[in-house]
Amino acid sequence: MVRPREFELEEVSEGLLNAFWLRGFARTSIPDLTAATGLLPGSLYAAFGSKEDMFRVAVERYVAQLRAAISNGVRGLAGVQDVLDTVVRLTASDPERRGCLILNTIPESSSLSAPTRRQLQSGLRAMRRFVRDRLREAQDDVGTSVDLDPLAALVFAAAVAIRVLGRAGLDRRLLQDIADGATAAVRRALEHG
Amino acid sequence: MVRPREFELEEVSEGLLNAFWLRGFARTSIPDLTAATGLLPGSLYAAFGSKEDMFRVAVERYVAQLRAAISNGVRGLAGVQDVLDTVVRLTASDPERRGCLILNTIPESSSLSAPTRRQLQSGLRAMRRFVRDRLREAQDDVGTSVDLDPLAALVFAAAVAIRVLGRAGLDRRLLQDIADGATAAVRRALEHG
DNA sequence: CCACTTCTTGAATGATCAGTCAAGAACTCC
DNA sequence: GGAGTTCTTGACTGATCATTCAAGAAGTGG
Repeated sequence: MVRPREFELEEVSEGLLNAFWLRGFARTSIPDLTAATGLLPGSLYAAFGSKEDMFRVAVERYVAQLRAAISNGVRGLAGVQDVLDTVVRLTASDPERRGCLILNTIPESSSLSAPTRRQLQSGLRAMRRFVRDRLREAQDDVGTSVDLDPLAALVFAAAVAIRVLGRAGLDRRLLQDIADGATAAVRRALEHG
Repeated sequence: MVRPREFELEEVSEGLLNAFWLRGFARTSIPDLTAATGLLPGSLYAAFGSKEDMFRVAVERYVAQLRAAISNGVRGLAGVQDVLDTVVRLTASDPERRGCLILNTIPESSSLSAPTRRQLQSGLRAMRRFVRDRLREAQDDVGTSVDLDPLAALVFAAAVAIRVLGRAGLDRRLLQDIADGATAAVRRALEHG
């Protein structure tokens, strides 16, 4: 190598994430990305290839950050409650109410390439798996045996709705009601078979 | 009036709805709208004013159609179940998986005008009110007294998630699990105080 | 300090966008 | 059937888009 890059990939990725998270894929222009990263178009394309490649870098970073934010090791029913409370806190404390990058992208995913769509699906699956793991632990703790599918689906749905309605700007109170309602539903289902 | 319009407003509105529902506001171009309505740009602008005005016409039509589809007069807990089952059916039976026009628009609503955003918020409120009314009836039927806020929030969240995840292309099985989980949660909450 | 490779620069390109408008067509009223 | 008004037509405008690329800048190895 003869001339090193003048930028840090971490910082540039963070800039890409911030830009795409705020405006979505299509409405984020290359000038937006140059402003967010400090790089000019030529450098961006040399480093990443295409706008969609830049978007995938942002999604990868988003997923890693989200995973870190909700993985705090709390098990079982308390883990379910903690995940939903964390989602509420993350969603409502964002002054720009950006919601979830993955869920925000779903409506425009039909114009994205297959690899990008797969990446988004993969992110959704990871979130589902995470919820299901906490629920399985909760069931093991209690010892009862109920069909976990509707419960896992319900908790996952609560997390999705909190993110989507948070982006819509609805009151934190409603978001917390969703989390509380789902937590109480899980508790009752596990207690009363 | 000296020369009547050559088109039916109903048909044109339906065309606008189909186009915007499929691609969203920003990604639907005027050529898309001319193809969907059979009108040329000049006629569209003469009739509606701007692209965003055309979008509001589509949203108005969407809300009216959705209201008609879920308002079948079933009361109480059975009404809750019926609403969610209907949402699952509407979502999963659409071969193009267009989801909900209002929810799809939330991520790009920051680039829309205040009247359009108000219209979207109004649509969300109407859906919440509908769910809450069914729940209040269910509570009256059973006679128990629990805090309805978390329950109403949970059912609303289920409907939202079914629509969003349906657009994401997830299996009908998961969507039905969400509906079943929410219905069972309401039943248990009303039965076991 | 020179040769060489890579990175950065930013203007240029071709496509597409929302929206406009002048001209012609069509209908009603007199 | 003629006058007058409204509707339709589709090319046009200016802006913006993602992407490219030739030229210059910067660092490394000898």
